Parts: sequence; structure tokens; C-alpha cells
Amino acid sequence: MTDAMHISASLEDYIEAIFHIVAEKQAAKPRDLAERMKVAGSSVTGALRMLAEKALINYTPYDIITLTPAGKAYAEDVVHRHEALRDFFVKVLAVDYKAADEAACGMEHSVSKVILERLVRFAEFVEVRPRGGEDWLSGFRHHCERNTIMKMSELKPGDKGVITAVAAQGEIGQRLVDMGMVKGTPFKVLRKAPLGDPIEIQIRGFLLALRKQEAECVSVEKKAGK
Amino acid sequence: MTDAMHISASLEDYIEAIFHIVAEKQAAKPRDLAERMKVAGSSVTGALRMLAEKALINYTPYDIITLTPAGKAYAEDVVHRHEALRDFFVKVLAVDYKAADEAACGMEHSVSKVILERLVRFAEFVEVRPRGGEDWLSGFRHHCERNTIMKMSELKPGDKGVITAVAAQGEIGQRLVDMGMVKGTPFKVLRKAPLGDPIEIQIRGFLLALRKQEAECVSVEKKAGK
DNA sequence: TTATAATTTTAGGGTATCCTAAAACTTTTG
DNA sequence: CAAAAGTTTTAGGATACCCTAAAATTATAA
Repeated sequence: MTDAMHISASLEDYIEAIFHIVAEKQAAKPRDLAERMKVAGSSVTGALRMLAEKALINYTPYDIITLTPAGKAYAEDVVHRHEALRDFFVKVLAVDYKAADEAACGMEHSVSKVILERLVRFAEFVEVRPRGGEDWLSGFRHHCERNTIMKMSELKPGDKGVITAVAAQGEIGQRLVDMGMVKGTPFKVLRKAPLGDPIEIQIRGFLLALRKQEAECVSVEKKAGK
Repeated sequence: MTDAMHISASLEDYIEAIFHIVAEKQAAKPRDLAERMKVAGSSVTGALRMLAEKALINYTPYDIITLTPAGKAYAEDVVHRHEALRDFFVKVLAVDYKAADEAACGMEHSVSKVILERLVRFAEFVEVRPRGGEDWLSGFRHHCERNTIMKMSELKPGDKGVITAVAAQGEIGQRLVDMGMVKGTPFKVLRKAPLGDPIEIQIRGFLLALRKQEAECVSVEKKAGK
């Protein structure tokens, strides 16, 4: 038996879903899969045929679906990758469960063995050594919530922040102040043209378009977050 | 300008490659891409047409290829994901540069924004606080090199280890000893049948097939690693 | 400067995903 | 138990990738 069996990300999703459905209710039916994976029934049929061809599932038309031993092993591997990633995101990176699970779902097909092993070890290490570890990790969590000082021109659409300083004199400085760009004012970046010029922001309820040159003069504290 | 532009993993690879080639030598040609991405020239033509359609590159048949501003921004985002992942793998997970780069290459298309931001923060945090951090991280590195005690039946093909104990009496115990399964003997797992029965190992230069029942009685120290 | 070499595109195929609509089959129910 | 309802498969179509081989174009070199 060749051990280097590998299937597409899509088929991994199917086999993972089958694994979970079988765990819940003995056997899976195409309907369950279509619902869970949000695809049309006919797509499921195609996927099932491919999995059956690779001897990972027991499948005959109109019959229930179960995993072969090889399929179960494969599914367990996928589930392991998923859970290891999720655990790492939750325990180490302090991401909330739901977001962590979704992220794991997206990445589970591309993590390499080496990285996965290290991530598992890391999460394990954090659990095993709560003394220095917890302190250190809570330091990280705090660091995560810290906001970052940067130039307004470096922000991206969707970013929010507060103005911390306006470093411009003369005409530009005057114009910025006229527009209400003063210390302490919260704002949000709406859009940014291809080269960052102009950059459109929402401030005090108004929409404002700034030249790149102007935005570069404004120091802001970027709100941390998604 | 809609900001939620997203292209396939494959096209992200193309645009990333174009970015690097342009950085090196002003403009890219299909040939460079074909070579770098190890695909046929005709595949490149197709990819270029799709990228041009999405206004990410400047492309006319037989002419050189450059990035549009939007394309450059997109490429920079991909490169950022790649580098952030690689840095994290190297600085935090203590993976060697080459392996880290390869792993990043595989994962850069599926990391979510939230996770990426956290990974960046983590690597940043590790750098910023060398005091507790370095100690703690070196503790992790040590933990990584530690070997693990487990049952031989839990190993996978490719795993190597050393026998630490044989917990079987009677017939099975005798058979195991007869086969040379004694404390301190190094071995390697070659293959494993679907249900883990039998499991084939290489030991003292011989090939041996063990029943699952037998493999469960053997405690081993698994060599850490790839 | 034209013949040869190299590059690039077109033409035509193959696979994996997905879809909708219609046909085949099962299950439920009056 | 047969008709209605629900499920599953087949049929046929679309897109994104990739390929090889041949045609078109550009570059090089005698």
C-alpha cells in the first residue's frame, strides 16, 4: 500500500464531512453532504464516485455511505489537522473559537506536516508549562490589543483609528486643520485609490478626500482588530 | 473601486511571480514565468489573459508584462502573507528557512486576515521582548527536540525510534523477544496496513511484520522530527 | 538581410469542480 | 398498494487549470 495518497482539498472536505456525519448517525446519505457542504446533489454524486474510486468510501448508487478503513484513516488525518490548527489559534493566538474554527477550515488542506507538528508542540508546550508560559502568553494577548501608531497614508480601507498628531505647517497644515484633522478625532478609512492618492476618510460624520501628501503628515493610532 | 477583489490560488502564484521578476529585471516575459512556475508556456498565456482581464497586469500579446497599480497592491499583499508566515515559522516555530519558505508558499493562499495579523503580532512580540521571550522560546525549542514515548502501534510509516520496553508475557512476549525486540534497539516503521495490522518495521537490518496486538505491547521512544 | 533559433500564441484535449434540469429510484402516505 | 413526495442519479453545460503540438511572431546570427 502506497502511503503517499493525497486527494484534492475539495475531496478532503467531502471525506471530512462524511466522517462527522457517520460519527453522528452511523451512515451518511448524499443529502446530508449536499446540505452540509452547500452544494447541489449532483456535485455530491461526482465527489462520491471519486472517493469510491480511491477506495476511501463504500458507495453504491442509492445506498448509504460509509468509510473504508483507509478512508477513516484519511479523514482522521484531516480532522487532526483541523483541530490542531484550531487549538493553536485559540490557545496560543487568542482567537475566539468560531473564528479559529473557520480559519482552520480554510487552512487545513495546506498545512505541511512539519508546521503542523510544530504547532501542536507549541500548543502542548503552552499547556504543559503554565508558569512562565501563562504570563508570557498574557503578555502577548495584551500586545494584541495594543493599538499601533502609524501614518494615515499607511492605513487600508476599513481601518479605523484616532488622530494623534498633525505634522504639517503652512498651507497643507492649515488645510488639514480646516478640515477638522485635530488630535483626538476618530475616523475611518473608506476607500483608497490605486496609488493611495487620494484616500477617502470619514471623520466627524463627513466624507473627506485627502491627498497622499497630506495623509502622510497625519499620525494616527490604528485600532487593532479584524 | 471594490476592495474585495480576490483571485484563485493559482493566479495569486502568477502575480506573485510577476512581482518578483519585475522587481529583479523591470519587466516579465512569459518565458520567465513558465520557468519559475514550472508550467508550459501555453498555460502562462491563459493565466496572463485572466490577470489582464481583471486589470492586474498590463499585457498585450508578444509584449512585456508589468503590473498595474492594483496588481502591484495585490502582489504586495500576497508577498506580505508569504513573508509573514515564513517569519513566524522561522522565528517562533524554529523551522529552518528553506522549509519555512516552502510551507509559507503552500499556505499563503489560505491564511485569513485575522490569523495573519495575529501571527505577525506574535513574531513581533517575540522580537520586542527578548528577556522572558527568548528564555521561553528556547524552552519551546528544547521541547521540540524531545522525543516521545508511545506504543509502537501508534507510529506511522516513516517514523523512527528506539524500543524502550516490551510489556508482554507468554507466547507473544516470547515471539517478540525472538524477533529481536529488546530494549534499546533502534528501528524504523516501513508500512502499515489499513487497520494497523500488520505493521512492518525494519530492525537490525531485517524486515519484520508485527500484528497490531504485538505492536501494542512494545513501548518506544519516537524520534522527533520531520 | 534572410535563414535559423527562440519565444509566444492558438488549437485542441483532459480533469476537477461546480451548476440546472430531467429522469430514475425510494420512501411515505392516503 | 399505488400515487405523491422526496432523494439521487444522469445528462449536459460552464469555468479554471493544466497539457502537447502546431502555427505565428520576434530575435539572433551568418
